Amino acid sequence: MPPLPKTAHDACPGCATPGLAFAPHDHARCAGDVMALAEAHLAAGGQRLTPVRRRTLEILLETHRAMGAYDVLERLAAEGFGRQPPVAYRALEFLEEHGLAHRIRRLNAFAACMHPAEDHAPVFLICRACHSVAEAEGGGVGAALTAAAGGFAVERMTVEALGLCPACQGAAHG
Amino acid sequence: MPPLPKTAHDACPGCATPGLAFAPHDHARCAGDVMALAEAHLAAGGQRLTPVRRRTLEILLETHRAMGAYDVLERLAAEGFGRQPPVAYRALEFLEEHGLAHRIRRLNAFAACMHPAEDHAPVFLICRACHSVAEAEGGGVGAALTAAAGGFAVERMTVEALGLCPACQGAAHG
DNA sequence: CCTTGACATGTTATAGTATCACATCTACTC
DNA sequence: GAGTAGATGTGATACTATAACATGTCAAGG
Repeated sequence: MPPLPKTAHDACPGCATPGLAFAPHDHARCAGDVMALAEAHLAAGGQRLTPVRRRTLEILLETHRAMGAYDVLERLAAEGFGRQPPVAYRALEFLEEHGLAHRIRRLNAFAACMHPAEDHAPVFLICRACHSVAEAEGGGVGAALTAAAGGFAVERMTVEALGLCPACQGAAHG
Repeated sequence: MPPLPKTAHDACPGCATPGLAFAPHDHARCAGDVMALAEAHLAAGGQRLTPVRRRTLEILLETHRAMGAYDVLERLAAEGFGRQPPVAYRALEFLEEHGLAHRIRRLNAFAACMHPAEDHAPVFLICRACHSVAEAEGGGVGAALTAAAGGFAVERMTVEALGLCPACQGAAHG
């Protein structure tokens, strides 16, 4: 795994929409926006963004890499929350159920949702070089999948692509 | 998990192509066909279908459910092969590398490939009721994914749908 | 023949991921 | 203030996967 980028800005190639994915931008701002959306979304549904849950989401939002549950747990424990696996798994599961985080199955890891409350069908783009994970809109993919499925009734889909993000394609040239 | 179907025929709703997926058919025959294809494919590539590998593929072919590595291992061990995890993982990895099996990430499990040697982009349809896993052609899905990915260079894709197969949709009515 | 090297198989040990079962706490309701 | 639902915490354990190394097999080249 390559060394972590030194600034939040460098660490954040993919907050934006598919077309703008991986473009540099102000990550603190994009994370803040997501937190605000998340809060509003939960309040509207009568759900509670408790301290562990909030902190878990904040931790996920710090990077565009996916984090393992145990990495999250380590952070939570260091900040005075419980230090047993269910603490992290429950928070992550809650966030996922409410569309605030996604599970990246290929990595056995979790990433914050960059478009909370949008009821989307996300696809994930995992860069095998810098390990960042971007979220793209998967409406078209979902349609193609439904078509390919024939009589099978699709309820949920997992779509993950492994490859190279634009920045790392460039780096590979040199 | 529902009880296992009583016959190979019942256990095999999805050997065929997407349109015919989940249609009843002679499973022993379809499994035999796949074995023959697999053997030819490996021979052509100068690879060896050793006893463990062959037996592993046969075990996967017995059912259209995905099997965990440890389930496979248990079977192998009972038949005189090694009883340590790497035995199963190595055979499964070999089969996957050569397109004879697929890893179903949502289930942390493996399924035999029903179209070996075809160089396809499969998508998987996982029935949440009967737990059978069918393989559909994902060419259209791949195209949609590439389009959604923008400048990201897709090298491999994982596409898995969770839902209800035709048979279980019918069963749910009653 | 027999050595060499590549590959396959086997082992022990351990790492990494996830859930169960149960106790406690908090906050709200009646 | 008793009852209740949900959230958090714990210890224990289950499940999934890989590392590291020893042995076995077999074909090619000397």
